[in-house]
Amino acid sequence: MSPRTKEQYTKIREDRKEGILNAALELFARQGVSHVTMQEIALQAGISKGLIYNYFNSKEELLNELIKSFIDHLYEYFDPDGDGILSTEEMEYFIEQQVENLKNNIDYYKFLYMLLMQPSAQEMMEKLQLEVLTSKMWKMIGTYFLRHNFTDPENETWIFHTILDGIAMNYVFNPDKYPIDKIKELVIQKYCKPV
Amino acid sequence: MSPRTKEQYTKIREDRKEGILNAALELFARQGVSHVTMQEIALQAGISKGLIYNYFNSKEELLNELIKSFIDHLYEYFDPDGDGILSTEEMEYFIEQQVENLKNNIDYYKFLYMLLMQPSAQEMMEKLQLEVLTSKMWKMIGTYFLRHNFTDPENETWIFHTILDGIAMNYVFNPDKYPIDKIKELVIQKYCKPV
Amino acid sequence: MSPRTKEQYTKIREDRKEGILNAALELFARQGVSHVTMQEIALQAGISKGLIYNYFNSKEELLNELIKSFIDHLYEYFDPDGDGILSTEEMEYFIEQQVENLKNNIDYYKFLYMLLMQPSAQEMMEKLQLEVLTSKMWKMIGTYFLRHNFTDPENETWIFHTILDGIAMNYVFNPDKYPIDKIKELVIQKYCKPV
Amino acid sequence: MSPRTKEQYTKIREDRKEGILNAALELFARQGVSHVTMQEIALQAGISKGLIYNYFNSKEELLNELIKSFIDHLYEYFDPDGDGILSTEEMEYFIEQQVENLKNNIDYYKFLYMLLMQPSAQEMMEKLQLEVLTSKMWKMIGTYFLRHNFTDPENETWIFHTILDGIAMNYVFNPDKYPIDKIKELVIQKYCKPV
DNA sequence: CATGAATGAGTATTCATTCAT
DNA sequence: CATGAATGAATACTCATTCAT
Repeated sequence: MSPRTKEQYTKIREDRKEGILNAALELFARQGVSHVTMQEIALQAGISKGLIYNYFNSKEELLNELIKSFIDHLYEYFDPDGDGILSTEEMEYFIEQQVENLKNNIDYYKFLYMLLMQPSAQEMMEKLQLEVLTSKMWKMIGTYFLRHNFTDPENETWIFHTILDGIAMNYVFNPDKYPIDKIKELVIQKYCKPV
Repeated sequence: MSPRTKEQYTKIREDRKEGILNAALELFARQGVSHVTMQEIALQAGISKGLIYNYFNSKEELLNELIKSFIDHLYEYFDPDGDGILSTEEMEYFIEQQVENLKNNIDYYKFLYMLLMQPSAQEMMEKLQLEVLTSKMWKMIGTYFLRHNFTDPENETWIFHTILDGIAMNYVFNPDKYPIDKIKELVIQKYCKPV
Repeated sequence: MSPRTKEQYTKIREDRKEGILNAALELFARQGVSHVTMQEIALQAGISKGLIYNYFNSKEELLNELIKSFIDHLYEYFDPDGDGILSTEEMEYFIEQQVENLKNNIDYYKFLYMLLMQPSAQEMMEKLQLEVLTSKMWKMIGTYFLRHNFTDPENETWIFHTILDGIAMNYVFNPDKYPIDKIKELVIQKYCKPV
Repeated sequence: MSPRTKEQYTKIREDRKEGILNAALELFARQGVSHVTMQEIALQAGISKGLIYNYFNSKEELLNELIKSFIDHLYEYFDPDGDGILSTEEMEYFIEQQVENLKNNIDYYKFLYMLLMQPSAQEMMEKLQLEVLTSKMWKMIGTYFLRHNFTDPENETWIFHTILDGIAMNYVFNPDKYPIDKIKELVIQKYCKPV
């Protein structure tokens, strides 16, 4: 009966949705959410304005799904072998990956930090259970510091976070001057090459 | 006819302007610039919509002056005696002040970080010569690290920045859980209480 | 290739059309024409949006055919033996039928009255030659009043209409409280049980 | 302080609101609510589109207030001396007024009947306490029939309503042919000139 | 014949800005 | 100097209709 199979339609829908999300992400990151029109997103995605609404009920929903998908990507950079235990090499790899990720996706990080600053977004992040990711990461890093005989592992975890966020902030705001690779080396030195 | 001197008028104008800026700052910080209407700012400031335009030519100009005034405030927390040389006590005082300032003005920092993330704002910050502040601060801190025999003073300056920004980020995003005072102690320990 | 005869195809087409009309009628009556989307009609009819356009060129044409078909139904309740002469029993039956029809199709009457109120619909009704029905009915009822010695048969016809429409209005607007059966009895008394 | 007095502003606001309501009423009645754009209403009222939103939050609110104001007008045609008792002359005057009102405001009645047919509007009418008006009217008319020795006063009240609504329906739908004045005479004869 | 993705004209609504008073 | 009514460009969103498959 159907001129296209269900699979074909599903494929089309997924591709389109992906395309719209990508277009929106790029524009949101560069211009800020409220300065981007649905028209522009459609143009960037190569479709018509109206079609966006076949996939997202509103600009807000589009934003929400975008954040959700972005967080999903974050998961990929963490806990490579899934055993919940970080080896020294994995820790080094993690730090390297964080920095690489940052360097490759500077606009996306800008976008995410922008959102994190907004009260409304904060509530949403909580709903999206960002804690699940962070708390898991938390324990693993705490365990790492414990196993490697750091004094005061809990505070060290906070410091580790502080440094990573500080790196992101500085690099995002000042990518040309900030010596990210040098700083990365120092961080790896501090946390993975104990004397 | 006029019972007021020119000075009084100037005073009134400045107070009004200050009131409008305060109103705008509070609302921008809580809701994000584009979600705040001129009407709301007028309401918050206790004046009429139209009057704002006697003091600022546009919403954008209001935003610019707000950032400018905010940066002016930042200067106050830095270099108390103006000699360009930081003593150990002044360094400790500076760190303490930074943290206090952050704790007392959490919404304002949110606002500033939000702005820093936006490309357009970045250009504007450059015009506002934020570098004047930072470069001065830069040298002083670099000198501080040099005088106190830190290895690699230049990188240490970057690390110092990284840590301060990381603290701000973490505290702004997670004020309840982040152990800001403990971290502050550790930072002071690291930079002001050399063993 | 084709296992179906032309007649079967015609039958299928008519059934589909009927289904679409029924779906549309129900939705139009409950929600008002302009609040019903083609999508909803398709859903209610259990088919796809696009298929509707194989049977009707536009929403407006669908509406027109709906009205036309609805009027056709009205004919069925009138002039059972087709001789153009109403007996007392036929008049009573007619009144009974009108009331039953109203009770069974309250939403449809709402819909029709809604349409009658709209200037555009009025023009269309004229095109649809509703007068053919009404004028025929007119004469028959006029003749009825004449043959049964009512004073001023012409005005009585208008009054008869007035009462029937008034019953419909009241019942449609207030089905729970309006004593339609009692009123019906009184009307039958007045027009079919002369003293 | 104020360049216009509070009274002046109030006056302006009331006049404008009235003007918008009038414009909307005329257009709604002629074209049906959903076929009238806010732009058209503004044009008809001689103002800009945006200004309507200084007075009404949405098209729906405009519609609600319109109905509310229309119902208020209905009150004016009823119970002239407010004693709750209808004399024969007042009953005759009431019938005359109803018919005159109908003749002078045919489009408005169309509009009101259209709305009454819509389920959503019905709920709203209930909120607007149309019953207050009708129930009061109800009792007065019931009392009238009781005092004038009509058999079965309660049913007579329903019949009276039925006839009035029937007149409105017929006249609204067929103003040129419907002999409203003759029918009016017959109604007055029936209810006010007992033999 | 049947599907639903795709289009785009049309519409309600917002809000920075102007200006008569 | 101060007010808030007024404007209109900008924008999110809807939905009848088309059409490739």
